[in-house]
Amino acid sequence: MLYFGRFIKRYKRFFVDVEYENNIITCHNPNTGSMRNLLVKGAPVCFSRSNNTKRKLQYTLEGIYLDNQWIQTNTIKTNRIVYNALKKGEIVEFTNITKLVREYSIGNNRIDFYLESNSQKILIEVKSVSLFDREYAMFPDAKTERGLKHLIVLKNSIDLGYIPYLLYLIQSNRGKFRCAEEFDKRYCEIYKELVPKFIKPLFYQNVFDPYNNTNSLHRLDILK
DNA sequence: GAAGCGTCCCAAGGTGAGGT
DNA sequence: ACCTCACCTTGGGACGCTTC
Repeated sequence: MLYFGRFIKRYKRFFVDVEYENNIITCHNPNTGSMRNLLVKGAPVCFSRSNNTKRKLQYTLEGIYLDNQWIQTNTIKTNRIVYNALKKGEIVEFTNITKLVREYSIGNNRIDFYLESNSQKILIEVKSVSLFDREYAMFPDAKTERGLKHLIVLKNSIDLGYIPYLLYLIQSNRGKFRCAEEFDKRYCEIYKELVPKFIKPLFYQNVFDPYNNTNSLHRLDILK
């Protein structure tokens, strides 16, 4: 079950203040991104409540309502959604999965998923795409050293016998995608150099329904 | 002393690894 | 099975150093 309130502010990276029934409550915000364009004061938000007594914060921010759509902000959930979709065969690019590992270590780095499918060794790094304008879903939403490192690791994994994929989980209802040069020019240069020539991109839209607390993934055909 | 810049560290929670 | 610990993430504050 989710609760509904209004966004007030984000601070110290993990904290979000939310107005709920004339009170201000502090939620944990499991999102390491900048959340640029999402943090609009007064915007409707939804959050969950945990019974885990070890937690300092009882509540967790799950999504924000912007531009007539719910954007799922909980990136731990989004990785779990992809994991479940892989297990159920909903990511149509990967069938006959015989092995599936989360947080796969390769050298000193971690990639979200490693799987074996049709005798192929596949790496998948998931990126949650919450930035958008009138037309495009965009990534990244801030300068991302880690994202750049992931591109290099994925490219280098080819020499080790892996087939690398980038799965962009688009949180908005935009049907187009572009690399946001205005936020990280270097990342986009490397992106254009490696994708799709070396790293295969996949685009799936995540439709989040907080009233029933459900998700559904829809494959998007995006050439760019 | 003030201003600007760079570096370091901490915040919370999920996860895997390793120990018992 | 259960527990503990390390790791990972980014924003922002604290702090030290340099320059004016």
